[in-house]
Amino acid sequence: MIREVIDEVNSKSEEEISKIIAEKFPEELAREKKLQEHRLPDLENVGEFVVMRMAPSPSGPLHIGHSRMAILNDEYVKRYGGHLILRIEDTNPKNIDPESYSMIPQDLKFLGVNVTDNVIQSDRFPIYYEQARILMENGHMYVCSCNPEEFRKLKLQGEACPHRSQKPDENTELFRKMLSDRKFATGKTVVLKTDLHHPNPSIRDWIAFRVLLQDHPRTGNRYWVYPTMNFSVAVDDHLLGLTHVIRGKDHLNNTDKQRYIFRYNGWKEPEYYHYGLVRIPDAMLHASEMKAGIRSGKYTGWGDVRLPTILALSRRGYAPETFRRYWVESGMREIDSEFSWDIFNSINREIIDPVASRYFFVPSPVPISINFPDRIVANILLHPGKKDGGARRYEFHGKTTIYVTNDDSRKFNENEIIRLKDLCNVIWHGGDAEFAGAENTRKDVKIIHWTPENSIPYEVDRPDGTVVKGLLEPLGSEYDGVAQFERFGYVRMFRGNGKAYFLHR
RNA sequence: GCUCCGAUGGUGUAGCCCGGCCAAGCAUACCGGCCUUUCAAGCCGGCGACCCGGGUCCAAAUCCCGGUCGGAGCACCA
Repeated sequence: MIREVIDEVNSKSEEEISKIIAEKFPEELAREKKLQEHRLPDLENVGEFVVMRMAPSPSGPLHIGHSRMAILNDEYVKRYGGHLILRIEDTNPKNIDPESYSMIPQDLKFLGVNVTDNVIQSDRFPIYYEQARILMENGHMYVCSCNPEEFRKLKLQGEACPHRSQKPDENTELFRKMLSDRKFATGKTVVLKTDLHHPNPSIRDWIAFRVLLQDHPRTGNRYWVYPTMNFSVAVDDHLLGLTHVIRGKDHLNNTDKQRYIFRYNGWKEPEYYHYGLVRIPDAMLHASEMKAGIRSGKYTGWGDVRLPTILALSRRGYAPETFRRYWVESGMREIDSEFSWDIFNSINREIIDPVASRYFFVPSPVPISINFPDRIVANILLHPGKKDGGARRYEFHGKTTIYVTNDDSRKFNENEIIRLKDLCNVIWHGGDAEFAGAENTRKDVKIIHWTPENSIPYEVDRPDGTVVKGLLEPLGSEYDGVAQFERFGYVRMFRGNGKAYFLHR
C-alpha cells in the first residue's frame, strides 16, 4: 500500500506535484523560505547558564587570530547567560611578556567582550600542587628522574620507566622534597599515568610538572615546579566550573590528554568544541617575531599598522563589530579555512561608511593655475548621504592655484572638459586649465578631485609599510576619526598629526 | 610513519546529526546595467560549487565503504 503511493508520487513530474500541492495543501506553499542569517549553532547540554573561558598565554597582545576565540566564547555567554573567564596561562616563564597582563584585557574591552572573571594561573601554584598530591595518592602520578631522551625513548616503545612503579607514598615524599628543595627538584618531572599503549605516543604518560629555574615575572623565584599546560588547564577547567570549552582544533590531542585527569577524579567533563585553523594571509602572527621587530626598531610598537594586532587594527579604524560579525559568520566548524580580508573589509566598510566624513586628499600633487572671473564657492558635503550633515566650504576668485593628482593630470587630453568635483569645469589647453563655467552641464566628463592653494602636506601610512605623500584640503586637518579620502579609500585620521593610517578601499 | 580531523563556486559560509521542501541559499569577489558632481555607498541583473568511485534506498550534498587531497598532533610550549 505504502509502496504504491510512493511509486505513484515518484512517477509524476515536478510540475504535477507542485500543482497537487498547490491545490490540496496551500499552507505548505505559504511557509516562508528560511531567513538566511549567520547564527552560531546551539551548544549541547546547556543548563541554567554556561561557564566559558578564554585562555591566552601572555606572550604579547591579542591579534586578529585570537579575536576568534574571544568573540565565539563571548557570543555564547551572551546567548545563554553565565560567566566568561579570562584565564591568563602563564605557566611557562620563558614565554611571558609582562605587558600582556594589561594589554590583553584592553584588547578584549575594545572587542566588546564581556569578561566576568579574571584568573591568572601563576596565582594558583598551591592549587596545582594539591591536585597533584591527590592524583599521586591515588596512584595516577609519579615522580620521574629519567633524562628527557631516555623517557622519550621508553614512551615511544610503550614501555614503563623505572619510576612508574613507585608506591604512592614514595611519590608524595619525592614530590614534597621537590617543592621544598630546588636542587633536589632539578632534573625531575612529575608524570601522569595514562596508557602506555595508547596509539598516539604523545598521549602516553605525559609530563604534568617540570622544573624551570627561570624567574617568573609575577612570582619571581618563589616556585620552580611549574605545571604544564595540560595539567593546569584540566585542573582549572574543572575547578572553575567550565561547562563548555571552545578552542582551536590544534588542541584536539590536548583534550584527550586532559580527559585522563577528569576521569581519574571522577569529574564531569565540559562539552568540547574545536574550530578549524584559519590561515591569515599577509599577517605576521608570532608574538616573538613581532617583539623582536619592535626591539630592533623595525616596528614602532605593538600598534604598528603593519602588524595584525587588535591594537594596530583598531588604530587603523576597524570597528569592533567587524570582528564579531566576521567570526560569527565563519562559524565553528572543524574545517580549516582562509581568512578573507576582502570580506572583513567589506563588513567594516558597511559599518563605517555611514559615519566616515569625506575629504579630498591629493597624492603626488600637481599644481594647476586657474583664473576665476567671478567669485565662486565650493560647498562640498561632508557625507553625500547627509544633506544636513555639514559641508566643506572654499571660495575662489581671480588667479589661483589648485592641486590635482599627477595620475589625473597625465590623462587630460587637449581641449577636453574636466569637471573639478563640486567646483567647476575646466578646459585643458596646452598644459593649462581654463575656467569653463561652474554649472554642472555635462554628465559624460571626467570628474576629478582637487585641493585648494592653502592645502596642507599630509601622509598616509599603508599597512604594507609604504607611505603615500600628498596634500590634504585644509578643513580636514582637525578631523579625528575614520574618513574617506574620495577616490582613494578609507583612512583613520588623528587630529593635527599630519598623517592618517590607511584602512581599506 | 603513526593518531585524529576534515572536504559545498575564486573566497567565506548555509544545508549534513534527523535522506525527499536543494535542478543547492546567503555574503564577498568578478562582469553588466541603473543611480550618483568619488573609482565609495545604494539598487537591479549575471557568472560560478556538493573531491572521486562504489554501495544502501523509491529517493543521497546528506547514510555506509574505499580512494584521493588537505590539515592538526606526535614537546619538560600554550
